[in-house]
This record gives sequence, structure tokens and C-alpha cells, in this order.
Amino acid sequence: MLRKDFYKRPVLKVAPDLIGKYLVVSYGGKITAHMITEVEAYDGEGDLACHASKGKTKRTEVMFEEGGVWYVYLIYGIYEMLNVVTGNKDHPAAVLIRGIEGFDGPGKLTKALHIDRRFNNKKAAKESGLWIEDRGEVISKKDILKLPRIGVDFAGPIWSKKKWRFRLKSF
DNA sequence: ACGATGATGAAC
DNA sequence: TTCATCATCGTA
Repeated sequence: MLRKDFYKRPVLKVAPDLIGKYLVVSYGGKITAHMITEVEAYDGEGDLACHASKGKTKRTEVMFEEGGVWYVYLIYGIYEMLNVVTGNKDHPAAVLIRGIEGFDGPGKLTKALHIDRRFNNKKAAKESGLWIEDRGEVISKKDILKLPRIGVDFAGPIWSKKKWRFRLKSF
């Protein structure tokens, strides 16, 4: 299981490192695991696409925590978004889990794995029933595509053009 | 191309 | 208390 030291690094290092790791969920007495294939990084109050750019609020305060906790919120009134907080305390940053093996899309994977806001502000550890494991998959850096983030045009050209989306080449 | 659907944050 | 906005998806 990935521990706090893994998450307590700059989000732009954590995000590509999550590709090829396994998202593990314990639900109804069963444990299932899927390889992570696509993520996006959101970094700091200066990043206009990051929710924390509006400062610390009731919703975003979890992003100001130390890395290693979940940030789960509702978008468009319908879909739960799964993020894991990274970096040091008081530096708001998180990685959006955008795709896993078998479920391509952040709204679809949360629905498939029964992930919702009850995980918000919970530790990414077995005790919360949702965590991430390294199962020895070897991913070469050249097999990870760097792409612009999706759905963040509202943040303006500077931030929407940053290639902070990481995706496994074969997907 | 567009509507579903509700939490959020800011303005009043 | 009201209003505009939104890290999406399925149907068309």
C-alpha cells in the first residue's frame, strides 16, 4: 500500500507515478483492484483550474491537508469525482483519478466502484476501505502521454493548456 | 449539440 | 435568498 511519503511530494511528480498503480476498494466484504490509466494534476492556489484557487473554503479545505487523503466532490449535480490530496500541509494540490482499467472516465469509475463523498477527507488507507497499491507493474516514462487537462477552459488559456494530464499510451 | 441535476461560492 | 457556474456523460 502506498504510504504518506508517496503522496507528500510535488503533485507533478505524484501524478505520473500513479499511472500503473492499483486502486483498491473494499466493498461488501469483497476486495477489487483496477490499474490506474489516466490522471490529472491540480496544483496550488495559483492554478485557476484548481478548486483551491478561490482560497480555503468548507469544500476545499481538505486540499490544504497533508498528502494522502481523499478529496471527493459532486460535479454537475450527478457525478462523484475522486481525487487524492498531495504535497505538504497548506499547499493545496490534488490528483484527479480520471481513468482505470475497464472504466474510462472519472464519473464512470466512481459509480462502478461505489465511491462517493463518504470518502471525502478520509485517509487513503485500508482502514477507510479505499487505497492504492504498487503491484509491481513497470511503466516506462515514455509510455506515459502528457496532455492538456479536460473541461477546464473556464480557467483561461494559460492554465487550460498546461499538459498536466497523464495517460497510459496503450489506452 | 445538449440536457440532466445539485452543491458551491459570491452577491445582494 | 437568489444566482451563475461547474475537473461529466449518455443520447442524438
